[in-house]
Amino acid sequence: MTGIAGDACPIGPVMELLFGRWTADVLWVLDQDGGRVRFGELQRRLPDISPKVLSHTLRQLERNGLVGRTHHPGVPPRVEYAATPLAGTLIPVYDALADWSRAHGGEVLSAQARYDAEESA
Amino acid sequence: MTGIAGDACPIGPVMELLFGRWTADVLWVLDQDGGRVRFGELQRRLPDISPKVLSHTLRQLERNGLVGRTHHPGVPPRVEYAATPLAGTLIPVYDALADWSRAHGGEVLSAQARYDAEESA
DNA sequence: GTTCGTAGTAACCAAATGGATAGCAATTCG
DNA sequence: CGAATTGCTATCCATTTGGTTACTACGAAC
Repeated sequence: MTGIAGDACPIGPVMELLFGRWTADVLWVLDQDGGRVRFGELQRRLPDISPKVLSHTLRQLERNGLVGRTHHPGVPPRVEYAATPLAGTLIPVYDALADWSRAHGGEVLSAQARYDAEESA
Repeated sequence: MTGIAGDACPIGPVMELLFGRWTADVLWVLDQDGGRVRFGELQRRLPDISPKVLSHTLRQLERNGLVGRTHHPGVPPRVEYAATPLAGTLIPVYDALADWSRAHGGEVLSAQARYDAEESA
């Protein structure tokens, strides 16, 4: 989501934050837990994410100021992640998304069914 | 955005609707215009989109019930696209996204700058 | 000495996404 | 005859994204 149709479509910046395959999921877990969560714990809670993708997602979120990372040196290593206050401000956005899903998700599904039926006909 | 962390994160369905490289842009143009817009007109208003991607995006939107397509047969062909009422219901969602961008976009940018500065240091 | 646990990274691969270019169908206009 | 118009599709290629597996460092515990 970069440039927009002449006059600016004002949602560009958010899109890049919210949309990776796992971005919302990680934020969701972090938010649900509230406190600090370790890497391994995140892996356990998101069983289908690979370590590579998890660490990549976390670094993105960290760069965008949405999660904080605390590294306690020692052996074995220990790193904790937590949602920042800035991440908290996204709640209305997620709410709007969730509300819409609840209210209109069914219409989308039936539109798809209709379309697919016509296609195969 | 498919499965979610054990308990369901409720924004899955929307994500797939709103996030293609051009999805929001097309919807934006269609909404701004209000009326029916022809394929070529869309191309003109979105100078950087290729015809392949535009037609793909439109078919997606049509399948999801967010745009209607009217084909007037004849030569040369004539096809008009218009946002559906369902697309109108997305307005609060886009508003939430835009509001957040306006309110917190700057914080993200400075978080990024901070992060990048530390990285290169 | 071997194994365990932690938080990753490295190397490599597969699929999806996006983009550039060319062309077609069919009629009208010069 | 040849060009122009319109809404695409076909082909091919580049980039991005996601995924899998293996591996490391380092001390502690067995």
